[in-house]
Amino acid sequence: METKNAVTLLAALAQDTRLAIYRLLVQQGPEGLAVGQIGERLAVANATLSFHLKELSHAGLVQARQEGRFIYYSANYEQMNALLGFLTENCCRGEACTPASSLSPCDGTCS
Amino acid sequence: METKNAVTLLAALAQDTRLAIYRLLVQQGPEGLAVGQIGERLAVANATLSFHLKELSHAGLVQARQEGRFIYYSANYEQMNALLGFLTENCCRGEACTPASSLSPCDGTCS
DNA sequence: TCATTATTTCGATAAATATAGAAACATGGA
DNA sequence: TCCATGTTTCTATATTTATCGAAATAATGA
Repeated sequence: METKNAVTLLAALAQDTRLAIYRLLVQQGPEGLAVGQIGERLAVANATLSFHLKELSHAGLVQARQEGRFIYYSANYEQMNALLGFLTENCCRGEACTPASSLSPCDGTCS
Repeated sequence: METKNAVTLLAALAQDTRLAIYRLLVQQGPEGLAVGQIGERLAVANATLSFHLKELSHAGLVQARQEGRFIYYSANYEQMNALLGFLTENCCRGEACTPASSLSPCDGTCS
């Protein structure tokens, strides 16, 4: 990951509404939620929600998938892992640092 | 960690200069670097650097320690761990998710 | 096709942020 | 005490960002 990329990604999360959206999607697992459902749960206006989803999507933190007339958004776990790796890169010049962690989605059995 | 806190923390990192400062300090380990040294390495003006260090410090991502007439800044690893935990909280409703990682400073033997 | 529902774009406004030169403020040594 | 060095605050400016109402754009089912 490059610096520019990491900044985009961090900026995407550094905002109340977007952080709430992302965390909600992380909790939902791979299935995700439709835009309308997200807006309902978080009480965010249509235009505002669309704006923020675009930001998150552009950063690669979430992905969209069409299903009927609904668009489902879900968290992209790999992107978060890449960020964690970048932030802890060369920690203490590589000496005695606990390796960075990994976040993976559930195995698909979760509802 | 609370949402407001996490946003502050992410916003602190979501900026070219500050991300560079933080990563530099992570790589330096607990010893850290003096303000002047940071400014030299990253080619940042005094006022700008001071502004950014204040932001990082306020977010708790770095800490300062006076030594002679120098002020050394170093990374606060615990704060980063708290953030990682927050971001991955209740992932997939707790089902089958890899637990969040941990980042720890070197054991003190690194120069 | 037409009506309905879901989502995005447009336009405009208010607020926050990054930047740096210059001045002010510490701190330690002579 | 006075000087030199290191760091922060002040002031001002240009840029970016969040927000939402209203209109526009898809996509589906009848």
